[in-house]
Amino acid sequence: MSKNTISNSVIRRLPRYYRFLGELENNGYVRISSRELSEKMGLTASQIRQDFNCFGEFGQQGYGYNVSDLRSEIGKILGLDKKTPMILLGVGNLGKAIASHIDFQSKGFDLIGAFDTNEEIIGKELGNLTIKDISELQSFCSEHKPVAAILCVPVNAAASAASQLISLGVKAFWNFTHYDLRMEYDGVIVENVHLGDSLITLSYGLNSIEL
Amino acid sequence: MSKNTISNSVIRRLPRYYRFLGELENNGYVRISSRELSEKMGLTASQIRQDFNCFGEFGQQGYGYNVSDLRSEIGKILGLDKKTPMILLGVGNLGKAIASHIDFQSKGFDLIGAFDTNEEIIGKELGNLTIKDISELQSFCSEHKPVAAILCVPVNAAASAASQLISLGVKAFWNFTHYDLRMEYDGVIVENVHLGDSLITLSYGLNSIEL
DNA sequence: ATTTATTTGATAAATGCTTGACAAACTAAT
DNA sequence: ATTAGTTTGTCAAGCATTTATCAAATAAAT
Repeated sequence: MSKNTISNSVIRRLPRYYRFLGELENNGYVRISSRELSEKMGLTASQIRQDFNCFGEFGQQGYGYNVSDLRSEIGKILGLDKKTPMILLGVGNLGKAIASHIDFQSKGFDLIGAFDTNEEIIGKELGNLTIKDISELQSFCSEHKPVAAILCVPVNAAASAASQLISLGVKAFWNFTHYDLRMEYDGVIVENVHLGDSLITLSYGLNSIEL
Repeated sequence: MSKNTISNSVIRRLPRYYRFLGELENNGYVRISSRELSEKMGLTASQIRQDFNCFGEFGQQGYGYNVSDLRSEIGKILGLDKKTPMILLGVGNLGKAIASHIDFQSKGFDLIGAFDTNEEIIGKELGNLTIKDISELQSFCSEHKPVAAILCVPVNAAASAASQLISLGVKAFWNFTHYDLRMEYDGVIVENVHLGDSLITLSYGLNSIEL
């Protein structure tokens, strides 16, 4: 870690800043002030300045921020200049959709393998990959050393898949199962997606505007 | 709204409580203390008691909480006893995967329609639904009155799709496009999923354990 | 029935996050 | 060069959330 730790709330906002700055850049913006950005994003200018200051002084008084510099700086902080090798476990409906829908390259990853247990799909193509049998996982990992994994397996297979992958050197999980993968292992990080919880939150929202 | 408003942080934790209580119930638990639940979930017991108290007094001193009662109470708060009619816009890879992967009934919704512009898939089956042409949207809505919509359309179609749906009476959006749908209309609620942002957060995490 | 061990709900303390305010630094115009 | 207008970075105040503490209530055991 470079500076004194950055709070989680800030980190969760960074990808959104990165997205907005990208759009601004595409629309020909060269500079932007915290006030103008705050209006576009629906935040306070103060929060934006506070956030950007966690990483150093990117702005200039009386001028604002250079859009392109700021964006690439945030990109570096987020590790988007890397291409971390990643594999997919579970090529069902959801796994397939994730693999083809996400632009991994622009998010700091490189999808290098896909595994399943279902004989009917093993050997088939998925983008530029061939779906492999899970029995090949171990040898694949020792050869290609994936550091991250997408978990799209059934919920009862999640825990054992995760611990196997950890033993094979995987350090980061993007977890789509509704099993609550905990970061109880040291040096392993987890991003739980939990689509079901997200939909339930929407249900709550509907309930509270109707009452 | 029933009591004094419940904070957003609490609401985000409710679906997870609901999930854990469901598992406990399946495993035969009849009662549970805040301390035991805190150990299972990785929270503090204090937070759990504080959270549950937002809705009234469900626990009993010296005993704890009745698992089944507490779960169904949380379910009611989340609106899971309702079956809000919902439609899907955009039946690409992701839309298809969401529609077949999510158990809508147990999350307070009922998926009653799916629409796309792609002639090649219009008329095909999706679960127990037939994919319809987007031109049928208006008449479908006046007949079936969907209240919620899943947005899985391309990013440039998101804004106009949303405003059309609002004019047709849709009140809640589950947004998978990486367009930032804002709740700028009164009485309309949005749950943004932003898978890309989620993956980027994982990239940040990897970066910060390695440095 | 009494005692001991649990456990909640409530209150207060501690921590974390967001917003407001302003001096200092810069830009741009005259 | 001077002046007027902008805008940052910082510090402090204001909120919000989380955690610690403890009296009161109950359960279970003797």
